[in-house]
Amino acid sequence: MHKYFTITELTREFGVSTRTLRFYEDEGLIHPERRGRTRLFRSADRHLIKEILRGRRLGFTINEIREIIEIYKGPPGELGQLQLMMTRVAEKRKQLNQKRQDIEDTLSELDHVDEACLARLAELRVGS
Amino acid sequence: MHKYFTITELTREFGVSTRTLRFYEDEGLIHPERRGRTRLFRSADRHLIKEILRGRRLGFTINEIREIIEIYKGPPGELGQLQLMMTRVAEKRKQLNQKRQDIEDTLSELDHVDEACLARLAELRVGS
DNA sequence: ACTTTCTTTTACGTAAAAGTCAATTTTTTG
DNA sequence: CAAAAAATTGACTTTTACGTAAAAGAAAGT
Repeated sequence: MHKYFTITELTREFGVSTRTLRFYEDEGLIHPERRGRTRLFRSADRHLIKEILRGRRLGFTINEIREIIEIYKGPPGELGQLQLMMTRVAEKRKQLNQKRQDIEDTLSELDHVDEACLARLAELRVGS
Repeated sequence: MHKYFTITELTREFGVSTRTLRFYEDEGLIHPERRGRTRLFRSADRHLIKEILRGRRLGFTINEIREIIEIYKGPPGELGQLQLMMTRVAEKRKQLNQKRQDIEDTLSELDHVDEACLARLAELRVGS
């Protein structure tokens, strides 16, 4: 079960360029193996890419995405580190809740716009 | 009720710089009045700024924000324009729903991390 | 073996979204 | 009304997140 992905497979799957994936590697977000000079991506990398792109869609910067990814790497052993991590999780949660609220607000304004459009359409049909 | 806001009042309220607000004006997103050269913001501008920042938090580009703002400007009269607008609303809604899904996914991963942290904490308390 | 197609590295380029600085107004306040 | 504080404009700089091009090594089909 050691399926490898080539870089172009992944670029096609996710609709990003090779440059982008290499950039993420330079940034230390993913760590594909090498056979000679060629990169070999495993499903762990593939999953990381998914998470990176998710963060990107949400408007997180690379550094913020890095933070989130590091959080995912699982809880550390030491107490202080654990507490620090839980603080960070709380912070991210707060940001995400803010974004969620922003989305709800925007969606509800779009609803109003939609209603106004429908009303105007109805007017047009009756014939103004 | 013609309350005007000065630029610094607004920068303080929203935590942005004057440069930022001028930038938004240059981009045609807001249109403060002028008394001489000084900008006078009305509550309509203030509200627009809120929406701009909301879009910014969601990772929309200035152009995307501009699109959203233009949508808010109310339905046009002509049929073709109306249909175009409703298409655009549908697109934005789709983007927002994607973002919402991304948020849910991320939040639930953070939940797992949190649980793992708590579990580890419990272990530590028992004494490993 | 040859051509085509991938891939890599290196390096420079760029667009978006402001930040920063400097030189003037303009406004406010003592 | 003079001095200080705030605002404006314009130019230049910065950061982020890649794009693009060149040159060359590797793989794979014919």
